[in-house]
Amino acid sequence: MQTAITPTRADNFPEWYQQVIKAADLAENSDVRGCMIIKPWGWGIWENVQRQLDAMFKATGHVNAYFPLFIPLSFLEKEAEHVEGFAKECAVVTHHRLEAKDGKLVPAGELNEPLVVRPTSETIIGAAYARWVQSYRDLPVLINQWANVVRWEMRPRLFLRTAEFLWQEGHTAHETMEEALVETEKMLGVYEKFAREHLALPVFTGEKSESERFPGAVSTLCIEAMVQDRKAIQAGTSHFLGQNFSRASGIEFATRDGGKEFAWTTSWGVSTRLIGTLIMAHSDDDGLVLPPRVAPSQIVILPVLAKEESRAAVLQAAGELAAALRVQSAFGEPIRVEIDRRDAGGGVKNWEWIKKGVPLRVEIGPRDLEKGVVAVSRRDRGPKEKEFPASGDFVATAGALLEAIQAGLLERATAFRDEHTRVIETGEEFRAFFTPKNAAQPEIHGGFALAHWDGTAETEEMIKEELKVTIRCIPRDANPEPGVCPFSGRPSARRVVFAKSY
RNA sequence: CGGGCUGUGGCUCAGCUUGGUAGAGCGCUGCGUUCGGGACGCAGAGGCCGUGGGUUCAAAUCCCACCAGCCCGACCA
Repeated sequence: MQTAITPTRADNFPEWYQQVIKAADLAENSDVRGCMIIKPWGWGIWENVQRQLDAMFKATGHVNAYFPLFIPLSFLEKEAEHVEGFAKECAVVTHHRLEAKDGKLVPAGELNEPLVVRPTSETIIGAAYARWVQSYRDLPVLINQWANVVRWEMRPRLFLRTAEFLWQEGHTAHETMEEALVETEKMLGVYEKFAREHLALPVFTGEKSESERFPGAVSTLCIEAMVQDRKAIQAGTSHFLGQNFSRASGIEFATRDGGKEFAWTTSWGVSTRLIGTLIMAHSDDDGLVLPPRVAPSQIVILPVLAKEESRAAVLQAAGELAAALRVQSAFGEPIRVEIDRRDAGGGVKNWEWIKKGVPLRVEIGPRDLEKGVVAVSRRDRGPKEKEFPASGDFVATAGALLEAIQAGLLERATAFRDEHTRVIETGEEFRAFFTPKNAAQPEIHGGFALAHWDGTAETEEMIKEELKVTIRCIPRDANPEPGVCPFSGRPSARRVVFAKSY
């Protein structure tokens, strides 16, 4: 059977991913290595992610602000582990002027202190908080910013790992450790909920091991999703920073009893990587599949313009249908509808929208007009499947239909994840699970392994060396099951989630 | 930053081994036939063959240097 995307997922997963992005017109590589151009359809997804997440941040008491792109080099030096973590991938601005020389522009006007393009903003925000926070009465500070950051990556991949990417970073400062811990958990909860309810992604939540922790954090919580090649992808992180950064930046306040204490801070973020995760989790061999909640357009109307004599009537009916749908709602928002009036072949247009992943396609032609019906195709079904509800019925149920598609995607992704999540007891089982059965096409294999771990960095490192498998997260069950580490034979407090990862 | 490969119309690539007038498919433009399913015919536009140097009567083709990109490693949201 011919598929819209070649190669298929099974044939070559990484190449399939690139082709889906291209076919859906989401983004492309730019003239600057590692930096992508996000095209309107891809940007539309990000806008929805932003708007919906932002509402959740506001609902949990946060406000937005904006901090500079440039960070003085000296700021980055303040937190030792932080420096070590990010120094290798920083873009540095050293000049502030260009001069023409032999027909070329050369940098001139060297800066006294080089500026680092933010890889993250803990240090510069910390410096501001140090000024803003004088008393316990000034706490908590609950600020988020939507921004771009730069991490000079050697091997970029669209959305998953780009030198410049877009994200939000929340930075909070609290009076007590407990309060900061609650905040860290709360935002992890927001991410988990957003992933599940908006992106239809079931995620594991837990804590990172020391080796995977954010540089400078006391602990890092994360959400980990599984995509269709069964690899794990870190989709969001929430860090408890203790007093590390407040000490480095001097965020000190007068306590209730007249003493002095450093504030307890957190930071948390999700990035455009969510879009890459979304693509790899839901899409199929005919292209992108979008959860309705974040689809830029949820319904596309495709007027059948084949015959000149019916053209005007069909276009008018399409316009009326769109207007009727736009006053309906799905997920508590007005339904997003667009009409594709282009005078191209019906098949071509239809396939374009399949590849773009629009949840519902509605064809309306002269025969439908006579019968008062519309031809509805769902992206989560086969490309040729159509239903013919009465136009009015479709309008009335469209919101519910979108919600059902959203629920179906979550169900499908959850079933997939569960199918490829295994409780593993022995080292042999573990190795078998993570060894490709087909060495020629090793992309798709394995999954999540729930196995015991002795808690040492040595064991973790050994597994990473041998199998390229890492601990994705340490779940925080209320009643962890103790056991024996299959790699070292030492006791283990709990099972952890192992997987190959992006 | 190591190891391998590749730079030729907008895109994907052939041509290079054996030097001799720049090619194909897709896309694009126009006209026509189609069109409730990823259509077809005809006509057309579009290229200092990555950059610089060398060899030669003659270089996309051979040689040298440089630049850029891709893949595989190390690193990472």
